[in-house]
Amino acid sequence: MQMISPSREHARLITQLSAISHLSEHDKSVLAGLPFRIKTVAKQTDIISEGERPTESCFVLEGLLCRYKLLGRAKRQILSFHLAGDLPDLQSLHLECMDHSLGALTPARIALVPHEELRRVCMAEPSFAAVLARHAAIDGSIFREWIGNIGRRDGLSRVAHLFCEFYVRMRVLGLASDGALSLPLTQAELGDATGLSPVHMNRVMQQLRAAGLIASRGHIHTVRDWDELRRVGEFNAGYLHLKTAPPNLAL
Amino acid sequence: MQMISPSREHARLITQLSAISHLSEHDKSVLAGLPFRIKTVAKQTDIISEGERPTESCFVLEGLLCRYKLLGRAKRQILSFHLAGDLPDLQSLHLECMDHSLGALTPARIALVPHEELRRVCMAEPSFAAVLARHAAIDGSIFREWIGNIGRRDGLSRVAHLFCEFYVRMRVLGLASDGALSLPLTQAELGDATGLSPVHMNRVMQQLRAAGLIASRGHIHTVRDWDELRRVGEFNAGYLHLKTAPPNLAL
DNA sequence: CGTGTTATTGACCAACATCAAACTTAGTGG
DNA sequence: CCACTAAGTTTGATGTTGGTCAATAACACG
Repeated sequence: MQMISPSREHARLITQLSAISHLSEHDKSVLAGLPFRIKTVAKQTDIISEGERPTESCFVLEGLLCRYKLLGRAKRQILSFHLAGDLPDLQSLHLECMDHSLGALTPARIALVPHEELRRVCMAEPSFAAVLARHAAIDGSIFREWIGNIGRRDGLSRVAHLFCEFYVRMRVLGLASDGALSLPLTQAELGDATGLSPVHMNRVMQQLRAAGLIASRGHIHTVRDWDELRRVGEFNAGYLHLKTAPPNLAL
Repeated sequence: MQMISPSREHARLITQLSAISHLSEHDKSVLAGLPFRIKTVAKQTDIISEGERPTESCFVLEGLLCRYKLLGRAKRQILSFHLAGDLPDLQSLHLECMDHSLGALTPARIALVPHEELRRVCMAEPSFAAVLARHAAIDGSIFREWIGNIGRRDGLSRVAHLFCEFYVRMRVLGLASDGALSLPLTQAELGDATGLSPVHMNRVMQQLRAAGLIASRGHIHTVRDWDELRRVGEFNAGYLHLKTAPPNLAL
């Protein structure tokens, strides 16, 4: 357990939260004082599983995580993806029991902050609580967008929309230079996120490639025609509630 | 604008929040001090629309509300339903711009509380902020459940699940004596919530009736076989994070 | 008693799931 | 460096679910 030093990890947390909220100097020093422990997580393993009662929340330093639910007989639904800088289980601070699982899709490095400590700081520093509340609110907004995406769009649009979301979120993080996204996801996993079977997911990917919207080599996917991808996915980035748009990108 | 009196409306708010959080006497007196104004809303009208920047949040006193998004060419997705006692747009306290709309499906009576005031109280009373945060976290949990429901279940299960959710939530409110739910929703609206076309929604309802799970007379739907409905909808109430289960109900 | 909304039905078609097999790729150990 | 293997992708064939269109029946309301 490390203490007060404004470590590289703290700096990362501060940068990330700055992207969605205005942080005062005081807020920053509060953040810099949060204790945490670092954990590395192997690919395809759970950080927390449905039904558990975690006592820490997780901050993603590296890797790709997802939240998911297992439904009857081998059906999986991925609920969200989480990149470096995310706080994927803030809700566990307020809900005793996990209603879903959080797992690493790639090898990952995370920082774990005790709930006890977060609660103490929220009580002592209401403006810190407000920053977390805004983060949680955006989390909710993304869920709403996914409900609409899965409920009312066909496969092609759904997948286009998902790639748009990845593109914008990764650009904000500086992880999408020249439209190239490194997404170490199998097509089956992309299907679990969009509610499509692996086979159909494959066919949709082929459509996207044939239409010149996306090019894929291995797990590097390149956005070839942003405007058209956006149109097909009916994508509007408003729901991400970004404070600042990524440079050179029509949203 | 009414002031401090612990009015009937305040009492309602306190009762409702007690169902999900433990409230101290102090919390209750803080709640009782919130100013609000009452508004009646006609059937099928918006309380707030996507893109707007509300300055108040809404507490439902009477009626049935829903949050929804309009997607390209006349596609609508309902994101959540809200009964008396709900706070359906808490997120607007933290997100300037509405990413969805909030509308009344039936004539409704709501109380509007200024954001300014909520923010002031959250800053002054962190334990109040925590109660709201828990409410928002449950809101998010229900969205996650819907993503799984719409993404990975067929029509019959989806609709069964939705009725299970209504049943449990309304029972908690005492609105479901002997399994009868008053849901003044058209089948098209139920379809908008489950991602089904009106025609298919109709056929699913007929299946549910034929299987003896639900009986419908007008807008009164009666749960006829709870265990089987629950099984078909793969329903587990954990995601509602209720403090106390409704009486005589296997969840 | 008309008029508009909602529920229901049938016919037909598109989207997507499932199954099974072949093919490609990346990784592993000799 | 080359088999060998396991995982992931791709393909074809086939069946199911659910969407669309259009018409009819049942209601609700003034």
